[in-house]
Amino acid sequence: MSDLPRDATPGNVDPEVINQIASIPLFAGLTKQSIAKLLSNVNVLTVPAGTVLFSQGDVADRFFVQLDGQIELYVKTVDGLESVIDVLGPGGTFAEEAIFDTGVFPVGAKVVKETRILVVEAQPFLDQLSDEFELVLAMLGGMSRHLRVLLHQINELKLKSTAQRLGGFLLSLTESKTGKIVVELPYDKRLLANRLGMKPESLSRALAKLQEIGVHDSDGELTIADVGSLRAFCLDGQAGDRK
Amino acid sequence: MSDLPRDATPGNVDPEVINQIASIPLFAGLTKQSIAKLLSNVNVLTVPAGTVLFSQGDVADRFFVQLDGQIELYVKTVDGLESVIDVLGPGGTFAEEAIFDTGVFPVGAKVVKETRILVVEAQPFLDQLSDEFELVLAMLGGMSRHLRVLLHQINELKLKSTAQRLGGFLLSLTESKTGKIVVELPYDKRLLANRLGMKPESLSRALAKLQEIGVHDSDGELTIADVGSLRAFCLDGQAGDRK
DNA sequence: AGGCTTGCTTGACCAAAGTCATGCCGAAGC
DNA sequence: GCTTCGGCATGACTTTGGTCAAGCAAGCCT
Repeated sequence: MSDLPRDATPGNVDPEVINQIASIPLFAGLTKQSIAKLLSNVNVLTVPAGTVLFSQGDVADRFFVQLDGQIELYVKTVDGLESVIDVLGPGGTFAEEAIFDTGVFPVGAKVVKETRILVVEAQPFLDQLSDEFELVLAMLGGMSRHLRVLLHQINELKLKSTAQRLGGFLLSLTESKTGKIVVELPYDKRLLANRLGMKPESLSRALAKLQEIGVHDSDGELTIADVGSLRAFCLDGQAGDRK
Repeated sequence: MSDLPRDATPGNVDPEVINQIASIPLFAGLTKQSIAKLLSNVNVLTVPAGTVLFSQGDVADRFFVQLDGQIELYVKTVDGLESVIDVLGPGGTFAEEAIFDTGVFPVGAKVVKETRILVVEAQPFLDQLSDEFELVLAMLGGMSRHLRVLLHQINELKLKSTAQRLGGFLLSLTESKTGKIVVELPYDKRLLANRLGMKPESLSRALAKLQEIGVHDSDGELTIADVGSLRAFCLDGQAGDRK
């Protein structure tokens, strides 16, 4: 785990990266000095697709901030299956909560597309935390947001059909509340299916079902004829033959 | 929501209650002074079964610490169905994260059995937070634990059968890793079914299926012949006729 | 006591999603 | 060029769990 290559020595970070960091929610409220101080405990790494950053159960003596690329969070079952909890994009953090609790990562993380990450060592970070109340609030806020996301996922799983879950996911890709839009699937369908708690075959069929409500797929480019009616379909208590 | 009856005036709390508070994880690391200071912003209420403490979407300008009784956290769907996220016992907190993020409760809370609760006003609490680093860490730890619980729930829903989810729940009621035990269902079966993401009928059938592995029910008192084999059944990738 | 309601179980049936097998298409390799 | 392989779709079939309806025992209210 610690044998990852190193791009930069601590405290000597590309100024472009500093700007990027300042725009990440977790560090948004901090002064330039605080960020600079933080960065003295930080490495920037570039990690190729396929790398396992950490596995479920590893000791969590650090956490990660994602600068670009794509990272998959998953849980392994006894018989080797993976359940994808989330797929992260730039600005994401996840395993940060482990350092406050068990000290063990509750999920694994694997790089899907090549990614640059910030590695933050837990101990110096915690030491600094007491001086930076803004940072504390940001962390609490971030975890709070994570909680809401998981809550949402539980509900989707408990009371929506495959097609509705897929629809909900598509809606999460756009700001528009109405009208016709085109969205692009951010990752491949097998990964998406797992993230949504279904088999790839079921994803295919869910997609087919959504065609009736005006969702058309051409190779990962989805055209949604009317966001409003997709929204209605997804909120509907049941799947949608009658109503 | 604010028309709940009041048991005690702020800053004038039963010493027995103070002891109870000190033993709650959230406040575990604090000095007596800190707790005393905290309590000046706090009310103790006794709330009868059926009361809705707050609803999904209410403004979160306070949070709650549960002293005894039983509280149900749920999400309402558009068509009025409730999905039970969790059922809390003494020492529980939940909605506390809302005050760090959206300022809006992400779930509703309803009293199942009469309950005494501590009502903590958000603003004074936040003001005090910056002085109490221990308290901050406790909150971060608590949220971290919540995250793990939800994570676990997502996985159960995604990859386990009804019988396995029920089995997992039973196992969570005991410390024993092996041998024969008796556990009591902490709440009624309808609520439990919802909490586990299934219908009451399915819970009945799941229970029937568990009989084959030595789980016997007499009116909420469950006898588990061998914890080990139940554990094995629940971890098994699939439900359990073969393999 | 009689007649409710409430909580739970059971059975028959049905719909949703998983499983298994097949086939297609486009990209990569020789 | 042909071949292979990975990603995806489709079809036939099975399994799981939801739906609907009935029934039962326990507790309640007059």
